Amino acid sequence: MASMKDVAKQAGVSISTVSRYINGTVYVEPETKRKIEKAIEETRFQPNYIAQGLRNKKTQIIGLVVPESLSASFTDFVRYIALITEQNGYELIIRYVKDDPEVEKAVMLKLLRYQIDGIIFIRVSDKSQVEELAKKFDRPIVCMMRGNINEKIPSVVLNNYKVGEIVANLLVRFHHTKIVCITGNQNVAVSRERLSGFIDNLAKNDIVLPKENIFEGHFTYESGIDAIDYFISQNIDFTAVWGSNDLMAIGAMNRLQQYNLSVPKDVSVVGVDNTAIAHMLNPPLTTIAQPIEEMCKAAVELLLSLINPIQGTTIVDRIVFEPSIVLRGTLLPIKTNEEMMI
Amino acid sequence: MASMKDVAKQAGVSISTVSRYINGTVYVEPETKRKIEKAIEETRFQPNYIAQGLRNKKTQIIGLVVPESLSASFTDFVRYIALITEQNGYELIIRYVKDDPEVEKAVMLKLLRYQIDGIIFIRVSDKSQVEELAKKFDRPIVCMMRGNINEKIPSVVLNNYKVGEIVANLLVRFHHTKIVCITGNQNVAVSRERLSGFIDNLAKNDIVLPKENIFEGHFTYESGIDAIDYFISQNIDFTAVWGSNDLMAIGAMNRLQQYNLSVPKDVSVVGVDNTAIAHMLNPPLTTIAQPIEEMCKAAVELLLSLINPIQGTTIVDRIVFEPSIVLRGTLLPIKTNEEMMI
DNA sequence: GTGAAAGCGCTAACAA
DNA sequence: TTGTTAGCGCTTTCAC
Repeated sequence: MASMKDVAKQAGVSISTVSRYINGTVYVEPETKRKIEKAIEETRFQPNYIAQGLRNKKTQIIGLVVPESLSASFTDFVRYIALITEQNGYELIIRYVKDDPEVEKAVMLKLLRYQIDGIIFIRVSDKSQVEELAKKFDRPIVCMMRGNINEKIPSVVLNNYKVGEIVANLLVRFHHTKIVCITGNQNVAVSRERLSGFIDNLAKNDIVLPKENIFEGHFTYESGIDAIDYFISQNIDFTAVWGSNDLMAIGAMNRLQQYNLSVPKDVSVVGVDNTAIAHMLNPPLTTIAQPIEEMCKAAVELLLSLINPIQGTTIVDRIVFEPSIVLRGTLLPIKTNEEMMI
Repeated sequence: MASMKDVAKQAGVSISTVSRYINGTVYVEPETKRKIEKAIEETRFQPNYIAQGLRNKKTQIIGLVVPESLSASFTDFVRYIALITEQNGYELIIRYVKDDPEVEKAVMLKLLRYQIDGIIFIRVSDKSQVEELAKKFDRPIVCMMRGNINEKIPSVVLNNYKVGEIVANLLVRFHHTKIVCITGNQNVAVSRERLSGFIDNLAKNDIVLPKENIFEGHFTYESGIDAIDYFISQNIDFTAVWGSNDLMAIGAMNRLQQYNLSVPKDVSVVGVDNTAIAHMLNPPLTTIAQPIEEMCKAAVELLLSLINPIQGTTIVDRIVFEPSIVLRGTLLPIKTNEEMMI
């Protein structure tokens, strides 16, 4: 690998002139320019980012920390973030971590030693103390997917309350009244917000969701299965299941079919996430989508704007995205009495 | 961020002594040791990897280049590689790239500027000229998933011929004779190898696979759908479909059901990959699994052994892993005449 | 407009 | 065993 020294020698100029030419910091004579260009060509010189990083204290690298357990839901996030990072001329160091504040802290410290310019955290757990971490870390941090707990940290999030609201209104519009719900861990703000949105908006339509109709799962396929087993064992009568992520909805759907209940004829199913699998199911899953690409773009750009602040710009530090509905085959309206008459 | 200088001052020793203590290169007096330890504690010193990298020309970072198009199949690979990389004390820079040799070259050059210690390429396309790239790149490269084309490059691969062989023998054992097959792009060695293994081993059992019974897809869900449309439009009679990846098999499965053909009663379906989705389908998909975690481990360790060669060790540079079968609900034996009599 | 020189944080050869 | 020094490749004052 040729260095600036080589280029300088080849071009018969000083190293600093080469540097200035490369960075366009000051005007260089056209002749010198030409000589340097030629020398760069000949030596196939490429600036060394590590040396630049040491000098500038900016490495053009950002870190992405993803919870190991939820990797299935976040694959698209990883890809988009990688793509957008790259489009902005940065590289991305990725880390999958356990849901453990100590581990998170260790990872941050390690990444700090690489002098990375900032970190995107994908976090749902309430446990991680991102705000506290951010204080120790003297570089920008952006948090994604985090529920609205009392932390002041630049964030990109989904309107999780709205998720529940949309599903509730949808089921109401389709005349469902006997409803069960599979939530995620209630010690996680995201889950709580989704559930409140759901309960509140059912209530607005005079539907009360009994405690027994709520099953607390762990966002896994197996939770969906367990939930149905539970509802059936409790002799709960229902025509609609909402799983607060796709995985649980899919588990539920398959279990229902094993009980010889048809989806959607006997029971409608709705998920959340619009994972790649959702449309491949039979019937394809009705679900709530989040604008993943836009969210990733927002997160990367937010982070970069924190890394390279532009004068006179005020930075919004909590960007909320709205969920949208994806109607597919697992949802059917309940026939009302009137319709039944026809 | 405290530097060695700070530690040295605090401890009243020279910078090099601190360095030597940190790296354990030579013996240091217990007293000095203690002073340094205390100073490190107080300053919260952490060695700067960028400075070390500049000096040592090793950054403790490796790169992972993944084809953008196939991201769905490779999510597990990314996660395992990240995990294993981390266990070995390295960081991982990830890049998703288009299937285009020019882009690949550009990415390599860019990563080279970061002085990364090596690259793992996940490549299936024949187009990418990894061997040529490796020559320009003066650091180790390990290639994964690549078909056996005439390139000398350290690789970790699946025995793709064996994949076809296993499926062929399985179908034969289950008395299927009317078989159709959805292959991946035939300009890709991986696809060709899988297909040869399949055809050869059917032939060994006196089953010829007519050209019309082979549909060339692109490893996508849609290809599976198209394939079934094609077979049906051609009035081809079949009791088993092999899709050379899960996505295509799933597409086929769903399309069959839309034609009111039952899987597996009317038609058996077999995939390849054992993706996370496979067991969530109804019925769950019979498929061929590759030992992903082991393969990732092998790839990372192979790369690291190239980065840090150990004297007297010879490095195997093509590691082949064997596929295995995952029997699930989409495969049923054909009743033989004898059995029909009973 | 360009060059010389110092320094980012670290390691390693050379002395002592 | 420890300190001094040079240098990895780059940027940026400070002269001229």
